[in-house]
Amino acid sequence: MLDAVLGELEEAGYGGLTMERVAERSGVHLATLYRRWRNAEGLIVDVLGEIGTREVPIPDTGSLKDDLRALASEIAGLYARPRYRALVEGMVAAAVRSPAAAAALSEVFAGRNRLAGRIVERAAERGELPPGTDAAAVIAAVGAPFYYRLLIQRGQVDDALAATAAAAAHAAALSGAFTPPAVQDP
Amino acid sequence: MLDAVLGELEEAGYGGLTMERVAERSGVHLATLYRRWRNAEGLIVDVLGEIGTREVPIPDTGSLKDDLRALASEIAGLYARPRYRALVEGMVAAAVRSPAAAAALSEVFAGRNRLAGRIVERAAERGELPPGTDAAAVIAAVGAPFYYRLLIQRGQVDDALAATAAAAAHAAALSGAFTPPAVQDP
DNA sequence: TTGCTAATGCGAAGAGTTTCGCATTAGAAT
DNA sequence: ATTCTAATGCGAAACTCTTCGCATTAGCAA
Repeated sequence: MLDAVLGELEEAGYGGLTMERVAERSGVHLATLYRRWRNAEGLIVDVLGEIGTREVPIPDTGSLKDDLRALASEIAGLYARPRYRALVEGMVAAAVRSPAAAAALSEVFAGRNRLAGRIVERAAERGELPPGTDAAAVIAAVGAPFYYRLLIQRGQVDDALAATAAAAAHAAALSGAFTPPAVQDP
Repeated sequence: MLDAVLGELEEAGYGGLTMERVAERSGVHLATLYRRWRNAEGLIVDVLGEIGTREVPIPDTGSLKDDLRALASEIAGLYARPRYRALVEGMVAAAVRSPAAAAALSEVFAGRNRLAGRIVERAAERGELPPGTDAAAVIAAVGAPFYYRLLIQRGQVDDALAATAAAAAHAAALSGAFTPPAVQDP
């Protein structure tokens, strides 16, 4: 079933993702789809859960700059593929319609960013970064330009974007832009 | 009609935006809506065209850092309002379904970014930036974190995000992250 | 094998949506 | 004022999507 949803997303996009076509393609009866997943957003939530929890390699080159560059290249490689571009578009559109999809989406990304945050933590341990740097914020800064390009500018994701995103996040992190004011009560 | 769409978006979100409710609220007959706008995406395209071409102030404080900060605050102020948050969610979801909406969305943002690019150009004229800095890329870098927060992380946009986004874009610009390799043929 | 439960297939009914033909109205040109 | 054109209102029809009741099958335990 997951393959059917991904395939339909890739071929027809989220707009063309109808329960009927998924039923046909997957060989599962239409009524069963409705019973088990309720609607198209439910399908997306499950696909997201499946894809989103797959292991992905976290770069560890020994330098923050290269790690971020490698991470950005991974992301760029992913979204250069129509299948994953369609998936992320579908996920975001589903999130706008369904709170469940929204929760699934944010959780998947939070989990991914937490893992990738190791990159930043390692750099902090090496003393490459200002103390107190927010690891998740750095990783988010690497990712954000891709989703801006995909969803807002609606353009292609390419390696130039990856280079810019990584370099920008790196420079910003070094400058202390991701070091919160640290208003802490004792 | 535009008000009706905005109101419905705000109250029910893109998922709850039905032609029937827009017809009721606007007093325009259902059949007329279909004739003039074809579908919900068509409505969104028109709302986008209306809202997206309104004049917005471009900061000019005399310092790039402050200009970017002011720009980020404007954006944060905008998306703190449920109405505009719902609008941007609806626009993005519509863009995923309809190429026309996608084109309208990217054009509106390109236009806005071109205008805001003046901030960067002025800074370049003042010698605040490395030569060859891509103005549009700097502005995009300011905006990207907001859409990441709105659409992916699905969290609130607040002033802390604005501060981070502006500082990060500023540091990245100074570092030359937005200065393309300039592979030019003579 | 037999009996049990849960899940699925199937077709039809129900809801909701989009489109259509026709009558009416609004606005512009004469 | 009159005529013409284009746009709108209206209700019904056509269409699509979703749900329902019932029959069948799959998986499992005795």
